[in-house]
Amino acid sequence: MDIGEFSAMAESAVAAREVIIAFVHCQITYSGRAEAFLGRGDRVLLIKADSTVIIHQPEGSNPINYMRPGSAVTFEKVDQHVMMHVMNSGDKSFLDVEIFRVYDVASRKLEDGQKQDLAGSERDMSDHIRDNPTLIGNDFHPISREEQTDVGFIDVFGHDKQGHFVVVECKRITASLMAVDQLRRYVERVKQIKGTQVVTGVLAAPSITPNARDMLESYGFRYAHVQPPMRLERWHRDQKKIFEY
Amino acid sequence: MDIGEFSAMAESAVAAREVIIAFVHCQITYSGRAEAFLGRGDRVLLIKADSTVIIHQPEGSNPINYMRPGSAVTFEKVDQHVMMHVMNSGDKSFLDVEIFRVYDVASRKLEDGQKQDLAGSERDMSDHIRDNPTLIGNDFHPISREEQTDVGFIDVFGHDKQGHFVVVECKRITASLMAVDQLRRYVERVKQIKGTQVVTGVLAAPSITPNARDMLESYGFRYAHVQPPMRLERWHRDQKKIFEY
DNA sequence: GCCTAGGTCCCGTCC
DNA sequence: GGACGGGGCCTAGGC
Repeated sequence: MDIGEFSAMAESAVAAREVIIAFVHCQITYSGRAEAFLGRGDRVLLIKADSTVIIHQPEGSNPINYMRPGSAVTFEKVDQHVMMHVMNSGDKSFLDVEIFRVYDVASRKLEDGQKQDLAGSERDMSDHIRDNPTLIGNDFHPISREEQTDVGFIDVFGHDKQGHFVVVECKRITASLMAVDQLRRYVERVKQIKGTQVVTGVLAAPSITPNARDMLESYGFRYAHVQPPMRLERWHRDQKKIFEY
Repeated sequence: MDIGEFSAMAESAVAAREVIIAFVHCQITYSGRAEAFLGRGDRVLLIKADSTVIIHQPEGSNPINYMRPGSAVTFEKVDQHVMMHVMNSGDKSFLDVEIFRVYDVASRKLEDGQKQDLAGSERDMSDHIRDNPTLIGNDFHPISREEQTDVGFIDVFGHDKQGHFVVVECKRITASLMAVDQLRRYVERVKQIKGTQVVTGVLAAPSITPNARDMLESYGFRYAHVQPPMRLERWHRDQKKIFEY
């Protein structure tokens, strides 16, 4: 596609809050929360309705460059190529994309009001524990969930038969040193607030790293093996056989 | 575009390791590390050369759905629409994208061997401190950087005039409670390893949250105001005036 | 392979 | 608006 034609088309598409996708040959400079330069290559350019700009290389999950929503996108024709300037006054950053060739491009007004329905988060796990307290222990009695303190929020807070407080930190995946740090921070704060030295710390997760387990036990805390509530039956039912061939 | 045509084209593009971009009207189901459903709407579909699949809604920085590199991508024609199946045997996840309409599509072999050159990371900051130790204190003497321990790695490790050990944790942005947790973990480990109770903890960052500062001081640690090494002069020189209008 | 932590993290939520 | 922590986090680096 002619580079001047692209410039005009992109400019009006941005103004109309259309989404733009393109294959381009370009070179990129970023300055803001860091500084970056990427030499010439073929990439995917995506400009969204809210002026989010995303650039992908041909491989990998993450964009190689991006600008956050609400940026100012302008195009400048220079010789035989187009310079796309993206500026964000909020975080004082800018992205310059020097576009040498446009292989393919499309722009369109996209309509999508849907929100994703997602299950299996850590919040679901703390719900699950509140509703099934024996997962933590036979005498665990939940009092609150997502309890706010000035040092962060406690996933599940409760007490045992003797009335001693219990702090539960949940991780939906393998618990690490950082999870133990969090648990320790909450337990210490509860001790201060409640004026007691007897507070139980429980780390609930499907697994835990060896170092985290050592550290956990050195603080006198306990690990509870808990699976996050997910419905993987469908995978096992529908897909397992496929991979067995 | 005709939906059957799309199916055939996409299938051969995937086989040829081409990159595909498209505007589609679709509905999405995901099952794997979580479970998710997204009703019908217009989205951007991106399939990369390594079979990474990324789907964007018209707004926001992050993809609403994705599958990691190395997935198996297949297309199935069902009535008047196409079902795209993406399966990843590594993490036992799958993504089903039911495509009802294809507004625009392009596929192409993209060539890009470039790697990004990036400055301003936390690693650059610890380099900067090692080379300018007075940023931490007048009598700070660095010994090592990115020192590995069994409880994580210490950004900058050194000693003072009296030979007491100093542990420095760097953050390129506002330091939070988690940064204090890390610092405390490293200081405690150094005390154990070196068999001393006199270890100084320093949190180096451009700013720190009030709660983090309280917690830091309660452990007897110190905050050092350090800017991450970035070259923002260009921003201030080139862009500042524009926003002043 | 696991473990650890950074990220131009982004994002929601609650104060 | 700041603070805090989750994320289907992803990715890099060390062991």
